Amino acid sequence: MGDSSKRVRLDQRVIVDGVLELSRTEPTSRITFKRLGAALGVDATAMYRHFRNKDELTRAALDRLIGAAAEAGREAPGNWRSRIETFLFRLAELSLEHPSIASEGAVIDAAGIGDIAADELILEQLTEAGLAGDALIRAYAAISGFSLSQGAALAQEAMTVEGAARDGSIPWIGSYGVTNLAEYPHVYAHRDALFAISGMDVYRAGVAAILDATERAADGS
Amino acid sequence: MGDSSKRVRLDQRVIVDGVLELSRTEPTSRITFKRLGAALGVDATAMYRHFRNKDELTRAALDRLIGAAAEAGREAPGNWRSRIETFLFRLAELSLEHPSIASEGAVIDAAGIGDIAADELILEQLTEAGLAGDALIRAYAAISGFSLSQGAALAQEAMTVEGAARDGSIPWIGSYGVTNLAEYPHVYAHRDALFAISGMDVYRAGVAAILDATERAADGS
DNA sequence: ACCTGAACACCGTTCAAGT
DNA sequence: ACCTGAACACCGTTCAAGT
Repeated sequence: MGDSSKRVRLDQRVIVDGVLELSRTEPTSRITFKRLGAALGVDATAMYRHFRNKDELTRAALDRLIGAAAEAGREAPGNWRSRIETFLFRLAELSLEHPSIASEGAVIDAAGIGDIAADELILEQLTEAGLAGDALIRAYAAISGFSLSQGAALAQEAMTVEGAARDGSIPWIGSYGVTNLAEYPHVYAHRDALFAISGMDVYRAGVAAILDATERAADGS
Repeated sequence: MGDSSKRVRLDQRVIVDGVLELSRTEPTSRITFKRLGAALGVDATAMYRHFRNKDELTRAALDRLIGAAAEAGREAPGNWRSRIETFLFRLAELSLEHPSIASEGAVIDAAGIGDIAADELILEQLTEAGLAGDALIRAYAAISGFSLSQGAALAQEAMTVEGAARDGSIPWIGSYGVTNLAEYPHVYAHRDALFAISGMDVYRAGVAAILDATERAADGS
């Protein structure tokens, strides 16, 4: 009473909004109930009335990101490939925007409606590409696995590195330490090119490889 | 004095041995300094004389796994593709054998000699495949990114799920909850095939996609 | 019905003290 | 030189108490 705190009536949506806001404004610090509670003007333990535990809360937040990326993919112009590309790159953007959430991505298997929407998008677009049966399921698996794990990897980098570049421009290989590279001639020969690789370059290379393979499978079917 | 504890003289190698042993025998519990100290017959804080912090210790342990997988790849018979395949699948096996270490994989950028050995193997085999220049670097990026992030994802599953299947046979999609799938016709149509996908299926699909794309790039060069 | 706040069982990490 | 153990600042989570 009296103070104009940010206290609002809590529900799952408001809490997930808060988590996403927190992960955006404080990208390098872990999400804790204490910080989340402070941001929402509520006690740290108030969340337990709405989520069973922190894992469920993290799942719900991640599900929102995946759902948003799926929506962007669905609305993208062009053919099936450009729609799946848009989904994957929007997910990368959102992962870099909310690193402390997205970095937990590898943990989670599909559960919420965002995940289902993403699965629907991928299956729909692959069907449009002409895939069916086992080949469709394999292509789905490759793309789905990529999106969860590689988005998480990108986010982990953004969270770990100080100064947190939000564009994925963090070097993939920081250094090879003091190791004498004489025993590793190929690494030595390409060391400049290797140091120039960014996390987003790795992501891009993965997307291109998986969609090239998918396109080839579709053409051959 | 007097008790036959497992106390040994500590050094980095002994500690990493202990971490790997612990992550193998207790796959579902997190690595803590207390548990590690108990296993080594030493106080929980004794590790700080040998590693700056827990992150460095985790890095060193993961580096060992990657190095072992690289060695397996190097010794594999066949052509460049089967050697890279062996590396990736051996890494998957080791990730499932040491889930609590491998699940941290996405965090880490190359630093130790295991990482360098893996980079050397990949570059060497891709060169043998006929790749050079930008195409070589792109193929390296796709494979390297895959190995770190997807191995971590596989391990996360194995750690989370009770009864911890060590063969990657955990379902990729646990369930779609209570959601009405009527709005998601493609998901609904393929629901049985989707539920049948295991974590290792996803890994296999990713390996096949990336190496298919690499082979195609090599043939076209 | 919903939120608070004390309490509990952990964590990683630091540092003075032991040997 | 290396390890111990107390101490600190956190965590997630539970639960009785408030309103």
